[in-house]
Amino acid sequence: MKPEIEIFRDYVRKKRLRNTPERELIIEEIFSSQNHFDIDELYLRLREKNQKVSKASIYRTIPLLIESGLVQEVFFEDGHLHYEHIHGREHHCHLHCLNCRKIVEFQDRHLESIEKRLGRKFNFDIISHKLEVYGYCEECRKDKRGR
Amino acid sequence: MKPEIEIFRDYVRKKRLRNTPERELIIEEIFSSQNHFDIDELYLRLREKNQKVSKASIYRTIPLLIESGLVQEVFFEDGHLHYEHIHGREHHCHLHCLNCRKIVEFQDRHLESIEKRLGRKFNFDIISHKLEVYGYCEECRKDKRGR
DNA sequence: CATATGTTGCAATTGATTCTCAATTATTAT
DNA sequence: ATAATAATTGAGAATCAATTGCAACATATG
Repeated sequence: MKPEIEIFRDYVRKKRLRNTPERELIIEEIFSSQNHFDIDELYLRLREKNQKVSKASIYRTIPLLIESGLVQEVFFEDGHLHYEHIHGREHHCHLHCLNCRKIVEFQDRHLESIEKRLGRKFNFDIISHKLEVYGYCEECRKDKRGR
Repeated sequence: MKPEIEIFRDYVRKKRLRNTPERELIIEEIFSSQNHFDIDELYLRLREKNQKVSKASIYRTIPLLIESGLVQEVFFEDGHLHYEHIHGREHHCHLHCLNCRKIVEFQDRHLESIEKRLGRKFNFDIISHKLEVYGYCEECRKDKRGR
């Protein structure tokens, strides 16, 4: 599979934008972890490695990564957006523990047929979906009983 | 079915909070329409009717309405949260047109079984889910072909 | 290598949401 | 009823995420 940096380089070329060291650092950092991230977190991770990229550049790069299909917005929580990289990963959804805020990823092939059915029913050309499920995880269920 | 105002009154009593004319105006306004709303919109709707409620009060009332099960957050879009009232309405999800931003509500009973399966698989006590589907509606598909 | 144009960091700005505080109002106990 | 207690209000200030203006700088192209 083509590495994400290559995909980004192709994207900027096609759009007549420019690639820069800052953008490469951002991409590298995002793909160096499997976790969701938010802007602040990403900024701090870069700072800790003494790679100085301004927050403004991060904010400006994210839309390009989304446009090029490398990253997506996942949810809005704690007053800001959270993202994840999606290059070469299966589409998945998130199961959130409402108590400890743990997030478990899952896939469910039935969502495809829901999409198909919806598309037919409402005459939509379906592009994507986001399913977020909320509940209490095993540990927190135990805690709750004690209350 | 018990009217929403009653539910809210019970809620504040139980929580040893207080009901106020402002809160009743907010609830009345929210339930006077079937549409999604955001804070600013709600504020303007109230102002137009010469019912003066400050934005601060709206911001302070929303969490109470969510806690009492009358309202829920639906999605974050255009830089702010959008809500809808849910008292006495079937649970539903949203299908968004990415072009004209039209929103169609739909229900799909298969989501229940997805929830059940997830609960079993990950040992979660599932409380709720949000499914947002994105695509292009009939009209916008036509437009797109022309581009 | 020169030009045109995109990008950077910083600081200022915008917009949503929360908070502070004095005045007001709803509940509870007298 | 009335007073005492505590929650709520509106206005504006404060906060926080996200965007933007700008001057200096960097990249791609001819």
